[in-house]
Amino acid sequence: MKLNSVDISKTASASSIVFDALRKAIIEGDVKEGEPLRQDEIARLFNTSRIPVREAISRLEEQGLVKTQRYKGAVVSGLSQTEAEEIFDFRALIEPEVIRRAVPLMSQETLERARESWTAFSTSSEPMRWGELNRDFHATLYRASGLQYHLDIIDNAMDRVDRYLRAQLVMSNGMQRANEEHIAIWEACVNGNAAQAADLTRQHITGARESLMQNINGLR
Amino acid sequence: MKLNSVDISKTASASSIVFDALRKAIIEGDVKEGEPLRQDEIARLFNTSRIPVREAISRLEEQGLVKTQRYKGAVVSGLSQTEAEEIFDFRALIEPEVIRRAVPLMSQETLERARESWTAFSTSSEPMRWGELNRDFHATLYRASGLQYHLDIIDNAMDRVDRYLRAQLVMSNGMQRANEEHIAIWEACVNGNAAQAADLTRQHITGARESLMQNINGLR
DNA sequence: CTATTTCATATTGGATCCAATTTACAATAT
DNA sequence: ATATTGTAAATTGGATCCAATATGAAATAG
Repeated sequence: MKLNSVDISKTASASSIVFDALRKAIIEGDVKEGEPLRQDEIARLFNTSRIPVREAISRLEEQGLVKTQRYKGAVVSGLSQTEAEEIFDFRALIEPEVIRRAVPLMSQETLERARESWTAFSTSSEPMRWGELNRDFHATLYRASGLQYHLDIIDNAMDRVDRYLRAQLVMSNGMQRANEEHIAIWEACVNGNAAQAADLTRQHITGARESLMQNINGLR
Repeated sequence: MKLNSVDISKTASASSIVFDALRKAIIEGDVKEGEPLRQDEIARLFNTSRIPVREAISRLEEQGLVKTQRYKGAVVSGLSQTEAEEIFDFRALIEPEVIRRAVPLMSQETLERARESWTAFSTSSEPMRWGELNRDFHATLYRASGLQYHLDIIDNAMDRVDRYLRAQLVMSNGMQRANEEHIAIWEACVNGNAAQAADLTRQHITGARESLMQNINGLR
């Protein structure tokens, strides 16, 4: 039998919709650290009962994005300076290795998409989108490695520091500097120079770390 | 006012009890990969409703220990050989760095506890406990680093490969070899030789990886 | 007899209800 | 006025119920 099949994309579960929305709101800083997540309020916002909301909160807690106390509910977790530094250390350890392994596997299409990402990043005038475009650029290159577990872990690390990173991008010349570094990383990838791409990525991350640590007091 | 206060340790929530129990059962291999987790059955086992069970399953999924399909429920996730290799690669990258930073911070008490761990490991005749004692040993040393985020990530990586690692320990001379390597790592720590401890840890992990890859077909 | 369809059963997703606990605030005593 | 106590409201944790979907077996057509 031949038939134009339509992807009857099963609507996502309420729980996953709420999870995605809350995660996005947290990493973008729309709900501030320390702010409580009221189950009833969220349930009303999404026209659901509290059950899917609680499942979403359980998942957020497992991701470290919220902390819950019994009978007191969940609050958005923040990072101490020490904790933020630790996550940057972690990223500086793992991301260079991932891009090093990704470079020999990058297709023309990957490089083209990455170029579009840094172009969009460098020309965007909406600070609200910088964080997203920045992540797109790196994720596109990393994805070529095929290392799904590493990619997931990097996503989690990014989720936790994203708020602070975004604040960093709009301050001083963070945006311009990030842009120049993106181009350098991209060129190393185009040239197939894995070691250099790894080294530039490491510098990109430790540089962000240093500049964040200098300004962190002003951010909180 | 003086009074002998008793810590009225609030009993943990049903959801967290179920989560801990399921996690333990999965990493110890008591529920095999591919096996479905029936909400009703689990709820009966713990004398609760399905609500806490579902929250526990949500968290397990976020940890990557189960996979769920809508209206079909959750099954214990397994690892392909490629995925297992990737996780060992990850561990070989991060654990040496953690122990390297931990060595200068190790107290006498830490070293003593680690010695007790490898002693217990080497003298235990219960294969069912080897996996636990092995983790104890490494966790004790890593914990001295104070790098909580790294420790959490390592725990997750261990959770995913624990089943296969345990199977590995009982095969061939995996147990004896692990034991010798533990002693060597421990001695490097006692001597304050961070670089050597890191290098031995890396070899310990890549060695386990190699031997697991040779036997993986027999394990599945 | 085999393949397809129908329909009852099992299972999960979500809503509503009740219990346990915390929180906010008024009432009271010092 | 301040601190303490008592109480009602708010909030979360959990149980029960209903809806949506999947599964498997019986019925039926070829």
